[in-house]
Amino acid sequence: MFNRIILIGRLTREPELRYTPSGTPVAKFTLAVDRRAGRQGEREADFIDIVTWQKTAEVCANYLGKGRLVAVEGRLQIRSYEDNQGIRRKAAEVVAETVKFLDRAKEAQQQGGGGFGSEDDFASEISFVDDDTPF
Amino acid sequence: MFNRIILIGRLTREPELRYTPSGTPVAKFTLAVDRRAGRQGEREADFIDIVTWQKTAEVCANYLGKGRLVAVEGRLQIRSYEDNQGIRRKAAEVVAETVKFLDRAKEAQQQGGGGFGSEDDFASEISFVDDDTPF
Amino acid sequence: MFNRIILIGRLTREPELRYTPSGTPVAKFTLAVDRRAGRQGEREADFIDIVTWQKTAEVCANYLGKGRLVAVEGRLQIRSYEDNQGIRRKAAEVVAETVKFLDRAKEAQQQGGGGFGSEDDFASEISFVDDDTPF
Amino acid sequence: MFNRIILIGRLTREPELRYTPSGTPVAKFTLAVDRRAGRQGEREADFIDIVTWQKTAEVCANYLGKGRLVAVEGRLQIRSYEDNQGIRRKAAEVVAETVKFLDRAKEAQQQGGGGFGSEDDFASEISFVDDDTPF
DNA sequence: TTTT
DNA sequence: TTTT
Repeated sequence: MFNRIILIGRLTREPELRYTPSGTPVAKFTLAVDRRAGRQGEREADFIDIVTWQKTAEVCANYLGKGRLVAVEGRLQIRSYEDNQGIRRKAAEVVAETVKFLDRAKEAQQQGGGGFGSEDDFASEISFVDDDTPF
Repeated sequence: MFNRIILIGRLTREPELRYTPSGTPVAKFTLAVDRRAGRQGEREADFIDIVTWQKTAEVCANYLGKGRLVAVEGRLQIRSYEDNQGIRRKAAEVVAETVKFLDRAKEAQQQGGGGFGSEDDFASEISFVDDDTPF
Repeated sequence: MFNRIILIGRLTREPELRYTPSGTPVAKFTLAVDRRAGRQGEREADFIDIVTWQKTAEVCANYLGKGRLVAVEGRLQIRSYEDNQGIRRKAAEVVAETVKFLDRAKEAQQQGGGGFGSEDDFASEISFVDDDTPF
Repeated sequence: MFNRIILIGRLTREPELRYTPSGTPVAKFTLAVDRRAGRQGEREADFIDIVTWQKTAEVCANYLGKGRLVAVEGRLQIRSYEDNQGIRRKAAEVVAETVKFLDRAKEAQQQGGGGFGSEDDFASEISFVDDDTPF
């Protein structure tokens, strides 16, 4: 009836972009969300799977990479499925409605180097990726 | 770094109360959280596992039952473990910090009948179960 | 950049419905949100103004009344204005995107008596008021 | 009964630190929270007052300054009071339970220059300021 | 100004 | 009154 989750964390790797048979873009990535740990090094994290659709999926795939800091707002979805060994499994994933970029892409984090001349410009706006931005 | 989830849903069954070896109470239950479905009957839900500790665990175990409507606030925790067939699994559960009762216990929902003369009084207060209430 | 508020509380009075010059419906009401108070009677509350637009506005105006329990999700908006004495004031209000009914209308709370034969049916569904419901 | 707000925004100025007569630290600051605006420059913001207590107050006062990006979690509180002209006013403020630093202090933003050799170390941890950190 |  |  009500299902709202808000996360801040860092991507563990580049988003993976696919398309449904009907052409809808879907992006998946994992967020490392540090637990508020004590200070003596036992820094733990929850690794939370994120799914996002449509334009937001494309923006994430184009502009996010490993290590980037984002805020995600969405809902927690539990899916039940059978893996390819026929084992019944449950998948938990956050369906993101908004993904907000909280840091700039550093050189080292860019996905392969050239070609993203406008990335910094976008990232510096720190606006919601599902705004009516020109992607 | 930041991990906050808020759910409103109904318990699918009575909470299960256990104690850790050191005596800490832990309660587990599952929440059916309806997705905002269309109207032609395809009412779906996410079934989300909730864990709660200490006094909140005891209050939930004592006063909640199948069908009760609650609001839960907490954080999403992902645990990796091996089941008793030796299969690697991931468990997603919400560690509840607050559980708020949103309806009264109906007669039919009371957990076995006698003994809870004060339940309705409590439930009608609709206060946070981890308030300094007299349990 | 990110602004999300979630409230559960009771309406202090019936919503007030107006229309902008261009015909857009706007409803306003106030929510009494109890603070998690101690138990010796000093029950305090925050009285928080809610604004909602479009179809949600009309549904709230038609189906909510004084005392009803709702969950509201939206964003906090701060407006600066001059009152009719020319005094500069700041208004804080929550722009609600979703309003969820958490209890049923009791007879005494119905807004004027007859005519709402379907209210209980709706309220009992506890669905989001901005679903594609037939209002 | 339930009152939770989550904000991400930038400080409009340095926090102001005071102490109650009994010695409790209180810090106040204002957050500029951009609305998700269109792109043609009409970038608007809500200016939201934040209050925080105890150790969090001291950490904010010591380590935050104008322009810093933070995430705040707390509850919305509405207070009614009379100003020094005897005019009845309402104040809306967010009582922050956690304040999370989302960027590093830049040289230009440090509050007066020397003395905070450890600031970057702290800020880079991006941990909750009310963790059991040694302040 | 206020709800249960 | 305001931040980037």
